[in-house]
Amino acid sequence: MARSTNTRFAVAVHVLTYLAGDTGDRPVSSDELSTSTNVNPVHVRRVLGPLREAGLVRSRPGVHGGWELAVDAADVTLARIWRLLQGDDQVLGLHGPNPTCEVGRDVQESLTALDRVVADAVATELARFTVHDVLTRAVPKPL
Amino acid sequence: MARSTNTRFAVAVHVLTYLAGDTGDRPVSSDELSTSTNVNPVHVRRVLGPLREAGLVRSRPGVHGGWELAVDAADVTLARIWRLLQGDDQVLGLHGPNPTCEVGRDVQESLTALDRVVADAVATELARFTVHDVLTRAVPKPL
DNA sequence: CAATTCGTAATCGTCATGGTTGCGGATTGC
DNA sequence: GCAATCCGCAACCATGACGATTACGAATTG
Repeated sequence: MARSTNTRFAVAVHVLTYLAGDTGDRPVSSDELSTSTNVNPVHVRRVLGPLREAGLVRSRPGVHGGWELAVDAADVTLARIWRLLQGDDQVLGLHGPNPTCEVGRDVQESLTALDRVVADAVATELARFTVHDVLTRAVPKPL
Repeated sequence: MARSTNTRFAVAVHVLTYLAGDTGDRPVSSDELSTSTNVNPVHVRRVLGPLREAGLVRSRPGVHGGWELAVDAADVTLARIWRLLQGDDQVLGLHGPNPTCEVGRDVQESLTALDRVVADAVATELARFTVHDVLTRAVPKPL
């Protein structure tokens, strides 16, 4: 997959965990979330957009507006977040095909199939954990 | 992992498969390989560099120079190619931490640990196939 | 009505990736 | 020896993804 220069998944997990751990009654503003995640408020909103469409979070404008979880944190697997943000992006990355090369076509097909296998494996791993697991640190520790 | 805008792995698999299927005695030039893969000859050499250092391929300058496999295609797993080219790049991607936020630190740790789990899963899948498998199309077909 | 906060578009800087060129060195064959 | 071929490598450029930033409008609260 190559270096991931994309922080959306990380920001999403962070924000959802933050919301899950928030005890207050009031929603949390993009500004507060952006401070916690160290990114831009606009970026936070852009990341949360798809999650709201999927019904994971709610947002309200206005004076005491902001964001709040719309579901139980234990019901949100990281795989779901991943799919919502990364969609069906390729994991492995392909190169421009050369139609005149038979070997090329075959390799392309194989790599495409392989990408699916690998993407499934990633999703499987991410499905083992939920936002609640992250909040309670029930996630594999580094070596 | 985010969109993979990196074609090195694909190019490497393509080239190695090409070399594995090449019946001639002579090495294959970067130029021929670049035509087959539809990328630049310089890029081909850049991709093959690490593979040569790992002993997977040989290269020779001069009139009938070029590239050839240095090992049996059945001994080269795709996971090995992946590791050589992607190294220890992160799969998931992280965001800039905010040291003053405790939730942030914990999430970072969890994501780092998670990245390792996911990367291992990717490697495991890729280890199931070799260059020879790709050559003989013994790789999962698309739906 | 003023303050707050989201929604969204537009613009910009940065960085990874790969393309392109150029030159030097190694090898082959005449 | 000399020309042709081909790798090695550095330098520079074009493209595109990603976020930061700014700006403005709409919704909500008090």
